[in-house]
Amino acid sequence: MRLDFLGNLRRTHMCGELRLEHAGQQVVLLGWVNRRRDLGNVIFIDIRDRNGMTQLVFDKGENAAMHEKASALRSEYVIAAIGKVRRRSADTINPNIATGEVEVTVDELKVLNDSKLPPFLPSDTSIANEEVRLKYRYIDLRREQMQANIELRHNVAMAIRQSLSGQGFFEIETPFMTRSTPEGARDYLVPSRVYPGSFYALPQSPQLFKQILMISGFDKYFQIVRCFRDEDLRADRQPEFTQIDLEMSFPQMDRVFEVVEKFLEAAFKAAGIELKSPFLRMTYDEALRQYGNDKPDMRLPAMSDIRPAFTDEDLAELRIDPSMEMVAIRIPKVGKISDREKKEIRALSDELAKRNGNFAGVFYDFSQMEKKRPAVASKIREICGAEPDDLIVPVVAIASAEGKTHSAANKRAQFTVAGEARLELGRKYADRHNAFVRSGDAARDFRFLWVTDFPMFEYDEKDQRWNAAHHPFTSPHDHDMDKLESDPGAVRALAYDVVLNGTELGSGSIRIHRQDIQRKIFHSLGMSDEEAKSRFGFFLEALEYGTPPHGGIALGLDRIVMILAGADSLREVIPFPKTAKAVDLMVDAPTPVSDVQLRDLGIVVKPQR
RNA sequence: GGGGACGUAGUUCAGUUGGUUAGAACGCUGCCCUGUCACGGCAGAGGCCGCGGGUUCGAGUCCCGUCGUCCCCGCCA
Repeated sequence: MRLDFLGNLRRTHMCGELRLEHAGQQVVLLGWVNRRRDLGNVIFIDIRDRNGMTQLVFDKGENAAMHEKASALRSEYVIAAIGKVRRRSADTINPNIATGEVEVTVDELKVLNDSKLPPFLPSDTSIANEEVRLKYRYIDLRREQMQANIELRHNVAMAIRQSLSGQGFFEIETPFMTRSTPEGARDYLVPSRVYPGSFYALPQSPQLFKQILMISGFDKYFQIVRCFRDEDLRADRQPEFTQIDLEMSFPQMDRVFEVVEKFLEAAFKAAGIELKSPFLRMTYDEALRQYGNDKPDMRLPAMSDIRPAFTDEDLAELRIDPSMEMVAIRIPKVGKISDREKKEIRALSDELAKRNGNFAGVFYDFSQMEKKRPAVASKIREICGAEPDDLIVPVVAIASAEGKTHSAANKRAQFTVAGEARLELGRKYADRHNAFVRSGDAARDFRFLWVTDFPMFEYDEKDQRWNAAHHPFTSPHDHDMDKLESDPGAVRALAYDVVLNGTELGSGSIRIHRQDIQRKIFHSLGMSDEEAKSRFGFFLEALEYGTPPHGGIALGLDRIVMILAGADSLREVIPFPKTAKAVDLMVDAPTPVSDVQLRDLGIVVKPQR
């Protein structure tokens, strides 16, 4: 096949643009052959670009030469069609496409490029498996759905940029090659050639740089920025991902919330969704108590405290430990539960109890309770606001002979188990109860929530020490400062998460701006002055030079777009994502490198194979 | 690191209790067709059943290992 050059040919319209009003006009369309329908003496070609599709007509009776040329076209050839827009006769209108009222009769066809037959076609109705899609990502990205997702991503990012810029934020770049601060996630390391044995690290977040930008007097900073974490992947976790990172000087928490609500409103508006602000708020303790979870899905019913349903005699006879929490999970509209499912629910109880260590709670078989203790059962139904078809699972603790289950940690574990059970059961019965059904109203119901007052520290049982729950630059509550030494577990932080329908979208805090407090925190974390200095010396020093009170937040752009696109995986909204084993199937990375490269870097590697 | 699901034609899948020549749809190639739009009709090509080993007279099917993809737990301050 002879290929044509573009020459000085200029596109007049995109392929999805033509309407009735264009009838009679001479147009130039440039794009790909989406489908061809060869009827013998007439050939229809759908020409496609990112904007849509137009039907081209090649009629042998009208233009034999062009018809001949068109008969050689195949899927994904790149063509230029010069022709006239024609109104379709009433019986040939295609209401399924935007350009369905017109077609283009082609006077001149240029084949700008041919194409090997791809392993799958963008126009295929069934979607190829992900391994194939990722290897031939450039084909996959031609699919209408992927084009829409990437466009949505662009629109959302632009709306956020505009909103933040309008709110007085500067977009400022921070380095990708920076310093390793081993804590939290593993760093991706970049070896230095100039200093053999030394490494840069790719940032897990621009945390310290953005704080230093506040010290530098920039007042309000943001960046839509790539971050890197060398940890195992999930459907909603990629090793490189994009954050909307921002920091501001002199804010209270509420000011940060206002800024975020404003740009999220703009972002969702770009996707055609009106949000209600301000968002709901809930403290960490409340969230745990009501949902057993620090990122509750507000579309779901909260758990209920069912203690009032029991008399003391009930508790004694049922051997329920009254010092523990008593809550019930309600999953709406599940309907009848089979014996097998009851067994599965009990098994889930055991599994979750095991996962949460020493917790001694159980799921009570509610149907049995309804038989044996109808008064208690109906009281529980009442407390939960249960409808007849709802599944109720009471979570209580059975009094043990040793009576060992009363610690605060165990109570917390009990809420957690109940919360996890609620999620698992919700997933399990998703096709039956309506709250999780994607196609239902729930899929377009966006319930934002601010979770506040996170604990400052978490105790690490394994290492027998306190860790920063958020990060060590988070400011404790003013009035909890005196508990830093005496009762670290009770110290609340000025830290907050923004949560959407059970997904954590972002996390931030008011930071420590005083060097004396920062030192205290490092002490509480069991870090000596020397150690703090060697790891964060540059930052501690910066804090000493007139640091304004400041705070900020970072939100996952990929997750926001994923939710807006109604996708199940980040890979659907990231153009070139990695597999669950962190491999890029298209470029085949990572790869071994040459000995010469390694020698230059002063690295000796033992071959693995 | 652990658990689970999957791997058969270019693609999506079926393949019974282990039994003759491994099927379908879409795609592809050729022919026919002037109003299709997921065009239609006829004919055809296309398979290391992921890979390696084992059990068996006989393996796509059973067993072991291995590789890959996906999901979950751990991990992700």
